[in-house]
Amino acid sequence: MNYSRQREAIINVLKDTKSHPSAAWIYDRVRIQIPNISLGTVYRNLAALEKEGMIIKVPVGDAREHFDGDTTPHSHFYCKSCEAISDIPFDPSDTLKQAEENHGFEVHSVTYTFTGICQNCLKDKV
Amino acid sequence: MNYSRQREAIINVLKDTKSHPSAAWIYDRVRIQIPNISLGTVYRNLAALEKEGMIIKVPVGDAREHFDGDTTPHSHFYCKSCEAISDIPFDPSDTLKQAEENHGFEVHSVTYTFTGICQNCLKDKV
DNA sequence: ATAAAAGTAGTAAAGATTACTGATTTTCGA
DNA sequence: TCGAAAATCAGTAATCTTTACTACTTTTAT
Repeated sequence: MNYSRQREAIINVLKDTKSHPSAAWIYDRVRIQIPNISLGTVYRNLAALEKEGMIIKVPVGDAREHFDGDTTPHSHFYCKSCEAISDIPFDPSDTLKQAEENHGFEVHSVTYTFTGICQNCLKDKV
Repeated sequence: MNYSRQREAIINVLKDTKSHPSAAWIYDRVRIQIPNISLGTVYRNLAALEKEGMIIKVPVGDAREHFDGDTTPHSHFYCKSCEAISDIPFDPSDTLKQAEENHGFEVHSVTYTFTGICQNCLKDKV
């Protein structure tokens, strides 16, 4: 992966926020530094960075992609009302009740999503 | 919530598949029974059903909403290659390695997403 | 220095979701 | 059973999000 000023700026914006932003939000921020950056460039780099494991996607089910520059193990809370995404400590044994008590949220559901390559696709790769 | 033939058909389509479909897929299926159903009706009812807890959303981070008629506790595996979503038994203590061994997937990541209402929004509700 | 490879801006197109309006259906009490 | 209020709908348009494409620029390694 060659260096690019644009990608550098995108990484920095992501590392500097805890808001788990969408591509559009990142675009707006990066434009402060690079006014003529293209939205397509933002999307292309986010995809590339995610592929390289330098950033992660945060699946919240709101029909939009959200990204996180923090790749250390942690979980997320998505507020249905204000749509904010907060970090919460990674704790696989957290039940709904525990999460509510620990963080003051009203937790309606927890979902565990595994991502990777399925058996069929692994087979086809040969 | 009043009864409607359209909502009934949507629920049935969802209960009859394990594919965790998008709204467009559900729309295509329901049209077999109700040819002039509107896509907006599908979206409206999916949102209403989710709000009532009769179906759940499956967050996989692909910028599309996926739905599941099975509300019993279980987890999901999302294949980056073919985009299929599979059920896997709900097991909060599953590590990447365990999931790979148990199901034959190549697991790249696991995410834990809590959904509900945050402290701020709870406060505003008063 | 220079040429191949990688990356970009700008624009267009496609895909997914929401909003709106007048008509239809459901519900429930008279 | 009837009729009116509330809920829901079909159809369409608009908006939001993401991807695709092309000619130009930057990076990299010789």
